[in-house]
Amino acid sequence: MDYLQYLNEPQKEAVLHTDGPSMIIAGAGSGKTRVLTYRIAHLIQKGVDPFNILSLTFTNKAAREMRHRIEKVVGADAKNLWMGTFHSVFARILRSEGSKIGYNSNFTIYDTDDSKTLIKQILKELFLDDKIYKPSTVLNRISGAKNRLISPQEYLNNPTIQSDDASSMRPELGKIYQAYQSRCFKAGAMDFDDLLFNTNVLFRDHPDALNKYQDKFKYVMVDEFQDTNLSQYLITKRLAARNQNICVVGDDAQSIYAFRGADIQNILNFEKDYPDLKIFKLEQNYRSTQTIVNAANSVISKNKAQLRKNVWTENEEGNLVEVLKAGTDNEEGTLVATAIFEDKMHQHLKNSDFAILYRTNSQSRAMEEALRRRNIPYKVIGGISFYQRKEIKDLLSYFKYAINQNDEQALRRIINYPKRGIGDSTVTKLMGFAEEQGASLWDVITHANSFMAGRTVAALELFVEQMRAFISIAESKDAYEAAMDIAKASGVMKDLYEDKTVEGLARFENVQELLNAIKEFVDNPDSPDKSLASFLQDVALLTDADAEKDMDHDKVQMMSIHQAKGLEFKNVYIVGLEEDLFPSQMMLSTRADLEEERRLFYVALTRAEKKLTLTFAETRYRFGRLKTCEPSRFLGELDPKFLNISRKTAPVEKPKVVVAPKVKQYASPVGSKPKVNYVPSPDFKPSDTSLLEAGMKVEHPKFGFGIVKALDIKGTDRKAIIEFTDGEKTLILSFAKLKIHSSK
DNA sequence: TTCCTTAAGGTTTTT
DNA sequence: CCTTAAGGAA
Repeated sequence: MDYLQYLNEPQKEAVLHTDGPSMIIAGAGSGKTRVLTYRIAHLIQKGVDPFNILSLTFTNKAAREMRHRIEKVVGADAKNLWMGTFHSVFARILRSEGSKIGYNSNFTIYDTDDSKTLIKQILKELFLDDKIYKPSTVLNRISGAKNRLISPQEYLNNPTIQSDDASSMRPELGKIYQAYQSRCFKAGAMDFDDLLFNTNVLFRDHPDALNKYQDKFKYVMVDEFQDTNLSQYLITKRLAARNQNICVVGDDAQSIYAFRGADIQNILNFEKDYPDLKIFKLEQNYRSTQTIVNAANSVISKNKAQLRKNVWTENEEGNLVEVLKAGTDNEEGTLVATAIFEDKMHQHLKNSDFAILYRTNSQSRAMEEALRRRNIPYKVIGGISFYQRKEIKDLLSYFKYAINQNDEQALRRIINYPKRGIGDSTVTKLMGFAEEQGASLWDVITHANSFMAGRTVAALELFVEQMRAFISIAESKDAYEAAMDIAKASGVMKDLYEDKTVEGLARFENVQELLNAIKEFVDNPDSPDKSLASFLQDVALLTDADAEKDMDHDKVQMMSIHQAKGLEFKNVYIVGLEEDLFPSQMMLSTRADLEEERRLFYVALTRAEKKLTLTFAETRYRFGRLKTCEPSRFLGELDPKFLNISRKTAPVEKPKVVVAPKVKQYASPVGSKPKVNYVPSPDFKPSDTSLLEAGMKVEHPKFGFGIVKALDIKGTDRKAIIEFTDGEKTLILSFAKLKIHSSK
């Protein structure tokens, strides 16, 4: 048991306490993953069959990594562990047990987009205004109900809920929920929340199934317990009810998913539900410098709702936290890119030692541009995930429909893509007919000739014939061959290939990449079932973070703070620290919301090992309009003794011509102004312009060399009139980046 | 039915 | 600024 020597006292106790309920409160950077890993390894070495261990993690990637680490300690046995997210683990169980609650094993998983589209359709059918019933709001409400295990029936019968909806002027929400749920069921589809809801239903109504899994999972572990919702909590509680060997790990200070139904209450309830609970506290931080740990503590102490905990470290004191101010969001990018460039030189760091974290994904753009200008390789994680792209969803919809002909959303995507003369009005007609007849859409379109005539019928018959072919291909061939055949025969490949725009090219490449992924799946000896159906099973649950192929390639990592949870980097840049952005203006209404934002800030701060830099901009483009910004209140909540507030403004950008990746450079259009024949010096640095005088020779990064004609110091802004090679310009000196080359 | 133009509205965060 | 919805003409 040599691994025990790598653990401190509380860590060791947590690892050794294997039987009976336990809760590990793990502060940021306190070696939580290490404890979880060794705990599982320890169980296996004690003789527990890996087959009897279930470990629920927050991402599939985290599960994979942990499995590898366990493998290093216990060897190939680790293969048999059940590890994954709640969603992926219980989707797997529902695929084999779903028939008990009315689903077959090929059920479709609807992602958020599918759900919203379906809600839009329902709103139209119920003649409801989508301005009042915004699809995202409706989905949130439905999701919230499901996470609290409230069925449509219970929703409609609950007077509190009904009066809430009435007073928010949305009395029909229950009806929408009911319609939505019945449509999902008819389509043989579950949304994300259904995977958990239906698992609860399965375990509640089918004791035989519950028994089976209670027996199987003798040891249950839950990571990131602070981010579980009621539905997830009840699943784990049910599973562990017989053996009581349940271990949850979490940190209330890092709870950042309340918007998704996560409830810190679960931690408190846990103590009540398990009176003989053993609690372990991991408080020593091994990740960050003292300055970073203490700065983070100074912020989180502002929260009222929290468990007492004292995170400390024996690490070096480290540098102060840098705070940088930029004039604009673009300047902020330049500032960060320059700082990364310099850190890299001085501290001999790799690109992958750096992370840029932001509140909203849209902030990545300014950062990307600045890094590109500096030729710093970067990788943006998150945002629009690969599997959510239109072209990918379109092709996947062909696959899904070939597997499940009840999948209404898939059918609607593909029935007229590529264009085949089956327009909206036809689809509406078909839907109405299906409704009237109580038949499925597939039934209706396969018998189109019995109630329609003309060109449309011919188009429908052609479509049906093709789909029948796809259905049999999907059954007989392996996933890759089937995918290839369908992609070609459907006309999707051709349609994308003919689009020669830059975006069209990218779309075509994405489809190629999807096909490559399917090829990999087929070639992987670990996938026992090589059918298309098997490939599709958990594709909806994959995220970009899971598919991280080039995580180890040397690139600066950029992601939202939510995505950064659980990760660590030597140098961290948190950008956009402005009121209304971080904290988000959406989160200012209640104290609880603001505290969640503060925890989010805490999570961001504690990602850093060595150096932490915070930046904000005075103005920022939002909706295409320039908006002025206030520095975030969170900056003021950091104890100033840990800060180094620099008055540095952004250095001048070199207007170097950089070829953006994958974007072709086109010749300038005929008739455009000839560019100034000027190449900026590589070491361009703006001079102090307070000494500027008429007659001086200056250099400007854009306009090139010029002679100062006159100075205008009358107004509040000092201006200079300068003669450049392509004409005279009046520049405001507080903005202009000028390098003085000669005094006269 | 399709395609083109114009208008409006939208940014949290994720399984 | 961006994307998506809607309206109108061929």
